Amino acid sequence: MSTTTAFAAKSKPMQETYDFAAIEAAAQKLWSETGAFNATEDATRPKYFCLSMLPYPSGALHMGHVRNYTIGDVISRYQRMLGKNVLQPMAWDAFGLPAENAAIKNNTAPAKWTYANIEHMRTQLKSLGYAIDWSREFATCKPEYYVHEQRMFVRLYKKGLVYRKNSVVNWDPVDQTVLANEQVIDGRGWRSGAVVEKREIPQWFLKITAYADELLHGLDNLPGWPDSVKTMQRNWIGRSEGLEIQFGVEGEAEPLSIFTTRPDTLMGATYLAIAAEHPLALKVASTNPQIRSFIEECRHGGTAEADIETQEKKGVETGLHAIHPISGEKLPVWIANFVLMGYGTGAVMAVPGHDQRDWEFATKYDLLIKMVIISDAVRDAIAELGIEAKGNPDPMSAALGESRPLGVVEAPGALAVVQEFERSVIEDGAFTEYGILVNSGDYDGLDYRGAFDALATRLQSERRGARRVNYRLRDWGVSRQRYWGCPIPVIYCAKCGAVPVPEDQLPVVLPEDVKFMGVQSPIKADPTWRTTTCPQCGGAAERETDTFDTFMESSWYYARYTSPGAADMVDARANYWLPVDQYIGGIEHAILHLLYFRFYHKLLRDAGMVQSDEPATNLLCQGMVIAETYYRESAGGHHEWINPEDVEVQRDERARIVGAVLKADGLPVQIGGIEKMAKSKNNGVDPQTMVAKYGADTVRLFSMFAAPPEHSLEWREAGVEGMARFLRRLWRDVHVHVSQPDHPVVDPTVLNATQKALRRQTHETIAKVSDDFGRRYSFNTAIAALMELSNALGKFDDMSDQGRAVRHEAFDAIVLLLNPITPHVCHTLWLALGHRDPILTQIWPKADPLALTKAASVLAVQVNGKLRGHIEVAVGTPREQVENAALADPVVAKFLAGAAVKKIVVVPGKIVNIVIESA
RNA sequence: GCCGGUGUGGCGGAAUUGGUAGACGCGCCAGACUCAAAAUCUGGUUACUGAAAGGUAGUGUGGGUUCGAUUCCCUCCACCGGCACCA
Repeated sequence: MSTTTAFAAKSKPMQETYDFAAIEAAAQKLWSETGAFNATEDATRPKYFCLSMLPYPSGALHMGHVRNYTIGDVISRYQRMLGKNVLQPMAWDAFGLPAENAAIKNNTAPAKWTYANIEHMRTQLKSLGYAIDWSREFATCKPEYYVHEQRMFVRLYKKGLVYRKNSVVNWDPVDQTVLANEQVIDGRGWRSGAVVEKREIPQWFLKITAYADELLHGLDNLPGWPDSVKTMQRNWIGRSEGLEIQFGVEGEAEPLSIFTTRPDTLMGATYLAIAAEHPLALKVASTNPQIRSFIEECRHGGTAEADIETQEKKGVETGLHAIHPISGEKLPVWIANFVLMGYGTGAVMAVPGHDQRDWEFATKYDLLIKMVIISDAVRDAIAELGIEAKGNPDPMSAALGESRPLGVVEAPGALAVVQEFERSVIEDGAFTEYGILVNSGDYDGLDYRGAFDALATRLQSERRGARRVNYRLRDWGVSRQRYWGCPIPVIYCAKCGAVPVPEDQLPVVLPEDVKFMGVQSPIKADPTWRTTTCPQCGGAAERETDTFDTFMESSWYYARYTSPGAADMVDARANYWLPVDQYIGGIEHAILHLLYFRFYHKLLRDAGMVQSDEPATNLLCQGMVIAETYYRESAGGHHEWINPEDVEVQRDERARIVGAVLKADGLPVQIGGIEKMAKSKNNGVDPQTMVAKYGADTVRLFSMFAAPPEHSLEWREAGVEGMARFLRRLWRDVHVHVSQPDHPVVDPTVLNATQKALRRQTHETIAKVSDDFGRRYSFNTAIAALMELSNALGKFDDMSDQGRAVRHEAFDAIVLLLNPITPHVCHTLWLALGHRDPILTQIWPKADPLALTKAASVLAVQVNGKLRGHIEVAVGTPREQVENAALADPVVAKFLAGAAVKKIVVVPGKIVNIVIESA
């Protein structure tokens, strides 16, 4: 900051009006021609890798993109001013379904459509003036990119982290493809919205479950990630500890394995339930048509039935009986629709007394319900009955049965509590909390942990059970039956089976010049592409025609940015840039993308390509962009949505919105509420239109000002106009200032009180904005502080030499502090303020501690916590004098009249609270 | 149902470690400029009360801790997001 050099003569006179279009074009041209944002590795400087989630080239930029990339750009430019070596790259997540849909609709090849979109969107991004290193740009649909992905897949196959299995998958009948569990929302495809069906298809899987524990525990070492994302990932991984217990089955050689997290309820098991797809169920079905039809029903109903939300618990008895491993009792084995083959062992022990689901099933089919856990309150009641829970062979039957010991008579209320508890477990629903074991033989009186350990030890020694950890997380199915994706590098040979394509034959290139016939994938329809020879035996073979899930491309793109042109996925440069210092993207990726992203980084680490354990140290999830919706109801009752731009709102005297009319005809429209910008509600606002109308700086400023980054952002054009006003005013004020004669440097020793006050505010603003940018990510309050300083400047009419010097310092500060948000106008204003070097090379200003010092401060004076007045005292005034000054204040004195002062609390620099006896 | 989050003027939001609630912006009202409008500028804008000074109430609800609570604790309500037969 130039507090020490005199205001230099202007080299070029400043334009009087703020011509954003010319200013932005000139600045962007300069940055582009000088390669200002191209990053190179530099071991002497601290690096900063600022990454925003890459866009899908859908055709045009939307406001969500603008918000995301503006946040990233503000952080990047701020870090650059701190002297960091900043990398902010951009790429295109170019594979995906919409390209195929567009191809079918418009009869163009997906590649052509995609490349055209990329061209258009790149131009749009550039018009926003982002400080991006475009030299590192790439599209994920290019063989130069996906060859590495194919090579990685082959290597993982050799490592045993890839496998193929026949599995029931979610089939989207509209998009004609398999969906991951994560892509099914409420039983419907996440893109098409079609009801998902179950199908069995051979699929390739990545063993993400091998990393489940590390993915879970790694979350503990990510203090820079939001808790909400970490919680969601923890739930998704879903670790649960329990026991796997083997039950012998009468007439069967193989025991039946079940998994439970509540072994303490083992003695309350009254039946076993197995999944419809369980091998034992299939075996029984082969001789029993009734069971076969039930299994058939379960398979068919599947997700479609779940969608109807009946979800009624249904089952059928197998006729088999299992032997309880402790009591030796015979328990019936049922097939139940609520047991999932994909989790645990596909079989459960049912404890209807202490599991609500088992209880509902037992109630429906009239199965036995046993109570084996009691609450603490009931335990206390038993104690009152005079029965020791511990050591008594059967305290409950003693409590409830005929042979009551002494003491019962004295505690009839306690007996009622115990009896009521058992009744409620059987009749009202299961007691599912942890408690104390009863009716459990040797285990009576133990708590959950005690019973867990005792049973684990016993069953383990008898080889009828073992401790086991289960995860909800499933392996990642990466096969998609689509054309526009990275071909899975596998060859099927009649003799050798599935053979991965040898590395030297990669890439398996996806043909781009194709014709679409319906939804069928062109490579599936093309026998010449499919036909090849087996890399092992040289015989006739066919290629895999499935392609990868597009999450494969987005799982490692961040790493590729660090090593453009590297022969392998990445090279040594990766360890300079990684991990990412700041990742920014939508919360909708909290589970899917962000989990694969972390998983892939661990795969890269274990392949020796990177050294860190996690891909990104800090994560910021920005909120949605929302807008008001308006509609008219047409004759058929359909809603015809009207774009907010075409609507004018009407207000009453108190500025409350009372209605809205269409600008075109002046007739009323319905207000539909504020919703996420979407085509379906016609409430989207086109960023391009906004940039053309107001300029990129105004659009950027509004999107940073209207809400904190993680909140949703309501797009209102009136608000945008407010931001345009602010920039115009700033421009005008600077123009007025630089039109005045030159002035000397600020001399802090000669400033009068008003000059000192303005200078203090300048430096307070520097301190606040630095904290808001660097620590709090609170850009909206930073902008508010800059507006306050700017408003103060408008009221500061001191035309003296030192007055103009202090004003100049304030303008310098505003322009520097605003630069990360509105870089074009700041670039121009900086030069207008007489600086020779462009603002791009400037270092972030530091608050001068001397300027921040105050001679006196205003204290609020409260009486019993209520504000009654203010006093001004010199800094460092002794406490006693502050108290006296407060007591002497006339307004305060009025409230003290006649009352005795009990206590005076003094918080230096802030407040004095006089506590009096309240009447 | 479970997990997480949020609740402040007409609206978006601010109050950072328990210390002056409503910064900043929008909208609205009044005034200036103008033949007029727009733009721009100036002032006002939580509610009730009062001519004003001021007073009283007030941060979803009810309670608690404290000299002092938007902030901490408990209860309930509403909304948002995630998970949802996970044994």
